[in-house]
Amino acid sequence: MRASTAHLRKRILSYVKRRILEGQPPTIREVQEAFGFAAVESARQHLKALVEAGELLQVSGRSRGYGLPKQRHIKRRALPILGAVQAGDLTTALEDPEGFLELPVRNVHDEHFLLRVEGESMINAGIHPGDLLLVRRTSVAPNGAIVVAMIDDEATVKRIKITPKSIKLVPENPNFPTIETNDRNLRLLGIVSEIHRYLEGVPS
Amino acid sequence: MRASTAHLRKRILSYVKRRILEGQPPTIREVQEAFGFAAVESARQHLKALVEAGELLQVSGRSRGYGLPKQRHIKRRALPILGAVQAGDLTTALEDPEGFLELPVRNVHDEHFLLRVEGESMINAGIHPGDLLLVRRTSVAPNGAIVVAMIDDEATVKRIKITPKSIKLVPENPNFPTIETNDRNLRLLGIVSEIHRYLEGVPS
DNA sequence: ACTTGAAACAGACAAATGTCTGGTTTACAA
DNA sequence: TTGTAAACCAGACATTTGTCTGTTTCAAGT
Repeated sequence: MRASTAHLRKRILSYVKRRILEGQPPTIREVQEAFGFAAVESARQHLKALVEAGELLQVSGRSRGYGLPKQRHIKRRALPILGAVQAGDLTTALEDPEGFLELPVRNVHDEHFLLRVEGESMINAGIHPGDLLLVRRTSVAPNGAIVVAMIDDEATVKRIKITPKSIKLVPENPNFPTIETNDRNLRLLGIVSEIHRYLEGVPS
Repeated sequence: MRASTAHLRKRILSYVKRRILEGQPPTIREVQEAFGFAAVESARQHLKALVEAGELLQVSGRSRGYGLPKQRHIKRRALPILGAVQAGDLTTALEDPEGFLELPVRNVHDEHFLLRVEGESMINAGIHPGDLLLVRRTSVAPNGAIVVAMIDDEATVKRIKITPKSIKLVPENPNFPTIETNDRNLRLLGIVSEIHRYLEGVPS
C-alpha cells in the first residue's frame, strides 16, 4: 500500500461508518463521488480492502450492502416492545410489536425482546405496571428466577419455583394466586434480565 | 382505508423501522417478499402511504431510500456510576465514580449521571437497593417528582412535595421519616429520569 | 533507467431497484 | 343489488447499482 493511501482509506472508513450510523449505507458510486474518484472501481477497491481488513462487513451483490463488523460483547440492538402477548405464540407477537427501543445488550448471542408490564402481580419485586422488561429468550430457567411464561394463552411475569414434584409460578403480591403446573403445559418465553422504568417521557 | 389494512400497514411500518435500525433500510421488493405481495406495486403503495402519513421519510428514486422521521436526539453516553455521595459536593463525587455505563440518553442537552441506590426508603415506589438511577442534573423539579438531594451531607432519593410553606422530601416507605425544609438548605442534585435493575449480572 | 506492484482510470454489462400504466379484485356502503 | 374507492395485481421500462475486464498512472525500490 502506498504511504498516502492509509490516510485516505481511513477517511473512507469514517465516511462509510457515519453513513451507516445515519441509517443509510452508501453506494459505491456515492463513495466515489464523495472522494472525487473518476472511476467507480477506485472506490470499490478501497471498500473491498476495508472489508478484507475486517473494518467493514459486506453482503455481496446487494445495494448499499455494507455494515459495521460485530462489536464486543455489548452491542446495541433494536428490540421490539411487546404489549400484551395473548392467545398466540411469541413469534406472531414479535412480528407486530408496539414499538422499538435501542438498548445495549450484554448477551449478544441470545435473543431478547422487551415486554411492557401489565398488572401488579410482581409489585413486591419492584416490577410496576408500565415497566419495560428486557427478556432473554430461553426455555430453561434457574430456580427463583423471574420469568415470562404463557399461562392461559397470555404472557405473565412470575417468579419460578422448581420442586421435585412440580413447577410453581409465584407472584410477588399476596392478592394474586400462585400457579402450580407440571412441565408439559408450561411454556417458558424467557428470563427477565433487566427492568427499566422511564419516569420522564416514555420512549416510543 | 379498508379496516384490515390498518393492522397490516402497522406491521409493515414495524418491519421497515426494524430494518432501518438494523442498519439497512429495505428495498420495495424486500418489503413485497416479506409480506407476500404478488406485485411490487402493492408494497410500494403501502410505503407511499406511510411516507404521506409522516411515519417514514423517503428520498425519491434512491435505493433503500427510507428513513425514520426526525425524533429527539438520542445518543449513547458513557455515564459515571456514583455510589454513596457523602460529605462533599457532587463535582468531587463525579470525578471519582464507581464505574461507567454506556446508555442511550434521550435528552442530550442535559447532564446526567447514574446513582446506585442504597437503602429501602423508596421501596414502595419500586426503587430497590442496587438499582441504578439515571439522574438528570437540574436545580428545579416539578412537584411530585422523584429527586436526588443532599441531606445531611449525603445524597438521598426522595419524592418532592412543594407547598407554599415549605418543601417536603417524602420517602416511599413508612419506616423512614419525611424531611421538611425550606428553600435555602435544600441542595437538589437532579431528577430521577430512569430506573434500571439488572437481574442477570451487574454491568461493571 | 528499469522493474514492479498498487492505485487509479475507462468502459461495459448484468442484476437490482424505483417507477409507471393499466387492469382486476374486494370490502363497504347507498 | 350496484357503485365506488381502496387495495391488489401484472407487466413493462428507465435508472441505479454491483461487478467485471483491461489499461494507464505513479511511487518506491533495485
